[in-house]
Amino acid sequence: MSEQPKDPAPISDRYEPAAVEERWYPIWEQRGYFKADPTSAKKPYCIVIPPPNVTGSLHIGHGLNDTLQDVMVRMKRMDGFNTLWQPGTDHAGIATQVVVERQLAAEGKRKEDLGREAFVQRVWQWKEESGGTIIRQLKRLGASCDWSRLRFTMDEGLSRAVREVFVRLWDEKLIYRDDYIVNWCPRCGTVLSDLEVDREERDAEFVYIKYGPLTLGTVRPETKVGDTGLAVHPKDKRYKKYVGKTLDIPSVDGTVSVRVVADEAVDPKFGTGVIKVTPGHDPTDFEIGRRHNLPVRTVIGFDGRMTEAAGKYAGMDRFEARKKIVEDMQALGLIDHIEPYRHAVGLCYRCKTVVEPLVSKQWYVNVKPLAQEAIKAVRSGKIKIIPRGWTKTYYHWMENIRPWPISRQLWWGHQIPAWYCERDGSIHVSRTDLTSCPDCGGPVRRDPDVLDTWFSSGLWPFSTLGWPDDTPELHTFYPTSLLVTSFDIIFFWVARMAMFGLYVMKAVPFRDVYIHALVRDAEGQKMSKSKGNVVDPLELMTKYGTDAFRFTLVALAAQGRDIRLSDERVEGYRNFANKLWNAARLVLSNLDGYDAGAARKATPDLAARWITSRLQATTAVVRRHLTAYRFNDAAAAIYQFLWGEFCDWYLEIAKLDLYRRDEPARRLATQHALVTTLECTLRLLHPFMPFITEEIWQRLPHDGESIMIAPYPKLVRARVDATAETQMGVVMGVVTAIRNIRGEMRVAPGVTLAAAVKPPDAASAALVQDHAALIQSLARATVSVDQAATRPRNSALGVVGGLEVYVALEGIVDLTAERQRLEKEIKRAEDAIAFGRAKLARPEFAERAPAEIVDKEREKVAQQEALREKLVASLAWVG
RNA sequence: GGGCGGAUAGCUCAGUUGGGAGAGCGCAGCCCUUACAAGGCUGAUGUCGCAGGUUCGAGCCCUGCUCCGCCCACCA
Repeated sequence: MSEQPKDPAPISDRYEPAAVEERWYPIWEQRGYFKADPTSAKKPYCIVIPPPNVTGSLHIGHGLNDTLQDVMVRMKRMDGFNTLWQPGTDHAGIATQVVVERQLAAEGKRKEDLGREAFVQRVWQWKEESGGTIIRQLKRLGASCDWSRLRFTMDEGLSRAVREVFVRLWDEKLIYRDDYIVNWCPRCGTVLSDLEVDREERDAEFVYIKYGPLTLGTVRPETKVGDTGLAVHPKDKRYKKYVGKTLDIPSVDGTVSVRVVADEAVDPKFGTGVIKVTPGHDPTDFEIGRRHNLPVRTVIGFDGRMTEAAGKYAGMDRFEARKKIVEDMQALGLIDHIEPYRHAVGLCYRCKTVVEPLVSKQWYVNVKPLAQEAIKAVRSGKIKIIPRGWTKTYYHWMENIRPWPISRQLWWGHQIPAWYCERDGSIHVSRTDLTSCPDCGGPVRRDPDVLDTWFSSGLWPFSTLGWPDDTPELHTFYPTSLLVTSFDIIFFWVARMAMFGLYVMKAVPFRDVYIHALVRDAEGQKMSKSKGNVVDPLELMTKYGTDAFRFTLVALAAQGRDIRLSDERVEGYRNFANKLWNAARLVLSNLDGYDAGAARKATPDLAARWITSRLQATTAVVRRHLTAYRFNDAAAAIYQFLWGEFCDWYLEIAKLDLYRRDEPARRLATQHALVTTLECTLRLLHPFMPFITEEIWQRLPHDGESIMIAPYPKLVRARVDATAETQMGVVMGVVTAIRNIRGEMRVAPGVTLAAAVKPPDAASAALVQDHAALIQSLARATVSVDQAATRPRNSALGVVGGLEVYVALEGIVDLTAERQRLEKEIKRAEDAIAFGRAKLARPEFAERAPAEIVDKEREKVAQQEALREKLVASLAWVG
């Protein structure tokens, strides 16, 4: 504690966060505290940020996600680690493209009007305009990212990484093209992976159609014109005779021929046990079709309209066609009957358009072999998922993984590095752009599709560190230490990173994965723009301060449970910040004459030893919980210590010494305890509340230039003082007993009471005697101590452990209330005695329970009996 | 159809190896006591979802059930 406080400006009695937050962040950043050093010999600690959409803005989910990361990073940085919090943003292919398309629409234009190059240029322009928003907001949140290393999934280096991985996978035959049935969004005009399809229950009609001699049900009658077969279960006796036959069936467009096949996929118990097979427009049917060589007929096009193959329905919207075809069949008597039916339909996750299964040629990654490694990494513990429950979800998905369609029919993104020879159609995948066919020198055409945005974010943990170049960053920080993310992108992102990391780097991308919950509104509803219940984190930060906002999220971040966020919660923690502020004010305004050097030699009194010891306990608890990612428990421990112990007890006690000038040694010792405890508590709290802690810390005597780079508190065993805690417990107990009586007896606060304490032994007599002044001040009661004390007339009784406290009430209040109070306490004691005796009376308990438990029970009963005796005697006396 | 989570004070939720349940907010009473009324002191409130089981002992472990929520899944 070498530095003296800079002469403190007058401090407001309310903490005003805005100015403080604006002041410190730029200083931290300018001084380079956020910067990682890839050449440092210190132990590395690295987190890569889940890259937010580059054109997005901070929502409450980021608030939680990034606060938790910042807590860990700040803690580790203070703990002496070489920390890197790697920041960056994602190009978010479809999401961003849709936004710009909407902008164009407002101008009455479509992207086709601009052409690909101009459109992509326009998106880049939008990225330049809006790309800084979320970064500024992250800074506002206090995020201590190394901004000098900001990356973007489409910047030069990362694009190289994408291409390199693509080429490698292609060379190893893990990337391939296939004609397969895909999820197609007719509105976005692109293929979607299974993950990008949302399911929603909808009411529909289950239409039973007559197929010659057979009848079957469908919810998609419009696909009838694409039918190329019928299927039944192989063991279904009802239909055995039709299997293998080709039936000529009267239909809406004349007679059609369909073959009947037997396939396990058919559930004989559902509907009539017969299904129509439309390989072109249903995933199950596609598979059946492949198994039985049924042709694919595409009757719905990429625009969601019926194709020429749909005959007289050609050009019609698919849902119109559904209605029309039912009408037509009804007219022809082909409909048996119609039932109402509720089922799940697939919707595009971006625009909620009903997805159309279509056959088309797409690029795929065969992720199965990669998934095997990713499963092993978790099973072997190389990757630890916290909370544990998510591992099962992870395994389930990984074990049932299917080929990943990676091509998207968009313009914004990493264009697939594949070229087709115009002469022979041969495919050439290349690290560098091709202008001619490498085989024949003929002209080439580049594949127009781009990659799924998750392809590039899947490379994030190593691409941001410089891969494919061999960089010191990779050597120092890969594998990264921790990934903090939300459960909804476990498959999209975490799984892909695990697979790619292991494939490319031959090492896990991260050691711990902490998966946090969703932030909901006060009613527990998921926040959504359409519901209008979105809480803006910026507003909360402005209203209550960033520290309060951060602390709220951390305090509510219990594992495995969603967070319900409300203004009241944040307000509560704003009050906590204010409490800390005022505690600091008290300390700072009483530091005159403080000399750290001299103070170190002063002898701490009981209260000082107590608060010091409590701080050690708190430090240990906070560290333990942070290590286990039990953020809420860590926050609660600090909250409780700072408010419930430091402010409520120690500051009140300290005032007694601070306000009297006649004992400078005591005053100095107390000043020292205040300064050291507060200073250390601030460091403990800093990762949670970075701004206010820095502001106060700078005004306190401290070592170093910023709390951000000061050491994180460690448990110092020498400062743990069990005796002080026990003794202080007695003193506090006496104070509480007197206050108790005062409160319940409705004694006016101005009245000074007289309390006589009867201790059980000389040691406690001395203890109470030594702290009589303290008790007197905290409880507003004069204290006399006498082992042989007898109860004064008209007094109330309090019992603290073995001590009895008599509070004289003669002339203050009558004793009716005391009678009631005693009766209540007697009842309480008697209940406890009855319970304990019953327990002890059971032979099983006495014989089977551990001796220490039985002893404890006996002791408890004895204690309660003694208490009861005292209370009863007292009651008789009062009566 | 599978899987996961939740059900604890009026509300929101903690409760980590099983030993007679806690916090915050809210509520009631008293207090503007020179850090803080965004505060202090005191107080009240719980068949820990239901039914069984294991155990000397269960909010916690096991089984079944009810009600909520979520995720996965090609029953048309």
